[in-house]
Amino acid sequence: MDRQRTDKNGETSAQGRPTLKTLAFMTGLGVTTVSRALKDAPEIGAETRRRVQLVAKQIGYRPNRAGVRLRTGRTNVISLVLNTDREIMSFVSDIIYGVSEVLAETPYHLIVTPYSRSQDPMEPIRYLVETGSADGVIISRTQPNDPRARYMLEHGMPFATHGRTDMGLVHPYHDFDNHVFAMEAVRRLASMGRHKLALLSPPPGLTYYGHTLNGFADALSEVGASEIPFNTVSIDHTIEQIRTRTAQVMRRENRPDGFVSSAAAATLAIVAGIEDAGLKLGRDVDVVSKQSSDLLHLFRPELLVVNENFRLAGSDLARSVLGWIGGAAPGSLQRLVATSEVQAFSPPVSV
Amino acid sequence: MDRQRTDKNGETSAQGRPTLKTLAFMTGLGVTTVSRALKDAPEIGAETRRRVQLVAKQIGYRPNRAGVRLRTGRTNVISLVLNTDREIMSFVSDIIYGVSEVLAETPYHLIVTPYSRSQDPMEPIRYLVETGSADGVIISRTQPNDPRARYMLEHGMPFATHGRTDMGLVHPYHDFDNHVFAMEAVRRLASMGRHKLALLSPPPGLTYYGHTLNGFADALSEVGASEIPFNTVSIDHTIEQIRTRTAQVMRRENRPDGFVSSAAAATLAIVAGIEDAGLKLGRDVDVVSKQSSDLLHLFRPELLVVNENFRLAGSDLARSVLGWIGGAAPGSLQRLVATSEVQAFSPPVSV
DNA sequence: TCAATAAACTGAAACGTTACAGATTGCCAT
DNA sequence: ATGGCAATCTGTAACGTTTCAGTTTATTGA
Repeated sequence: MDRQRTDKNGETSAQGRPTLKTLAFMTGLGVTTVSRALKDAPEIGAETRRRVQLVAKQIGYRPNRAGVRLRTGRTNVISLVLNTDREIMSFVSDIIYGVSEVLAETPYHLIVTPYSRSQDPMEPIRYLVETGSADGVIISRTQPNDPRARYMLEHGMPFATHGRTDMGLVHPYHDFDNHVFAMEAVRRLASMGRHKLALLSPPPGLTYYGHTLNGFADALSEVGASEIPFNTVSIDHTIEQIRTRTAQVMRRENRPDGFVSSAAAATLAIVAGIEDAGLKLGRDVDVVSKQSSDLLHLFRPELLVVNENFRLAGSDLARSVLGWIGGAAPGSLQRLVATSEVQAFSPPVSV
Repeated sequence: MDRQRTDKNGETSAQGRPTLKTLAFMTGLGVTTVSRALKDAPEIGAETRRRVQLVAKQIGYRPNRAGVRLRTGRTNVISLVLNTDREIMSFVSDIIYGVSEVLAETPYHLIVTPYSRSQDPMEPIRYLVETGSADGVIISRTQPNDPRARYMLEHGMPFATHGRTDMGLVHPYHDFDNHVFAMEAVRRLASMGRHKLALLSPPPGLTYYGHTLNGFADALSEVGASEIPFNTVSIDHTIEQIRTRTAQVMRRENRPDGFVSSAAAATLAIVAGIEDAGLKLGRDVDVVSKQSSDLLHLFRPELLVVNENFRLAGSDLARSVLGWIGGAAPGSLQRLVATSEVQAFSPPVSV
């Protein structure tokens, strides 16, 4: 009846970190039983389960990730794929914070997989899928016909996109409603008597470029305003490029009296360009801009802003990927967030 | 003489991804030989080595990370530990980009380990060390007497700090010379006739708080200027807090005529506060600020700036950790980067 | 009483890798 | 010839986990 217990790890448990073997030795059970007791497997006695879990908690048992991963193929890793030279900064940290926030309460780790201008955007995706380095992936800079999404769908890799695709395939996404943003922006400008409007758009190629353009065009015709072409630059251009281009346009006789800008950093450049041309914000021209943190009103109180919350995007994307991994229907993990109202600066109460 | 070759994986190699067994089957060698041939082990024939490596390249063999990790304990992971609610945004993305840049050419992955206001900063460190989830760690918000550095040193976990410690322990770091920054800033202001200076400092507790304060004080006495106390706020305070505090101070009769600011976002708040008080930048007061991207001159051309390169910090920190892991002496992996000159706005050539 | 069944537990194998401790061969000096 | 010795190669075990296929014990039904 007495069992031989000479498990190497059981005896030497003091030095290394505890494993299932350690727990098995301490409880007098087999490692199989311990393993099953820790997850709430059906065929384990209620008392045994409690006992094992108690001991595990006491000695601070943590499953070895490599062991689990090797055996099951599950990595407990979510990868955030980032373009290292194009992504605008404030985006990234907020998204990471949002993702982290969600993953913190799970066994998942977040790994950042970069790719640079020089590389094919597919490369990191292929790497992740081929090596099975992650259980789920989050991508941004989503395109209407996105080869990355198609590839992951084909290969059964759960993922979520920041921004929608448009290829008839269903997958989780989080998107800001840029159609509504552009419409609201134009309406606001029109209500202020601005009727010759220019749009600083997202980079062509990304899905929300189209959304923004359509919203802009729809609202233009709704309010009877006209567009001043400004499509030789996008928010992916440098500050200097946007600035000089803005100054050029503002020196024409048929210059815009209103701008819609899809990014805060770009808005700084637009304003600088306006002022380079000797014009004044709020008098000669108004600007509506998206921003992700509340800084533009400090820059120029005349600016009109719409807030986009990237931290929310991050946590939403993380939850979606986890949901898909957990078996939820990808179609149920899609979210289009409404834009907030266009906000004008309201001075602090006690000035 | 003929060998039995019924390796399961050898035969079924078509479906899964290739392993050492697959390679062994294809080359007719043993898995040990293949393993050693892939790293450049000494006792493998030159031709065999070449043959194995050729086949491996051809079929796209990639070592299974879980296998390596389980066997060797090496994770091939570097962890960047981040405070999720305090870190100022642009920092984070730049550092991540810098780190990624370096790790991209190595087998290392970058994992982001967050901790939030509510948590003990030691918690993520303990987690990483106890679970052996990373081969190296990068931390920021470094303190003169930093328990995290001490703990990792005690437990043999290679790491690098963004900012120095001051407890007589030697470890890799990357730091910006904030002493020199503060001195140069004060000198510049003095040279413009500003002699009543206020400092918006880093948060007390962090090492570079001391560096900045000392540099500020040293230069004050050097140029014979005096300090207007401004230490009820730091760059960790909110924009609104800094703004209102600045406005208060600027309404006093003995108000500062110059500011030194340790962060760009905070500088926006200072300028707003100055203007709230009805004063004008460049006329009534000048401000020297650090910035990590070239935006402040757009905000107000009168601002004086010093650039700090966080991308460089990131790549430097990554290289240091890898160096330590690779056996280099930690003392040889320390870098204090000189501040660039204080820069005034120079208008674009063709305006 | 005995088989059948359920409940609770268990050992062994496998995931892919590396390290240990041999094997096998050819070649040289004796 | 033969012992010795490099130079190459090899099988086995182990890392920690989960799964498969049992095994043991107690309980039930007749």
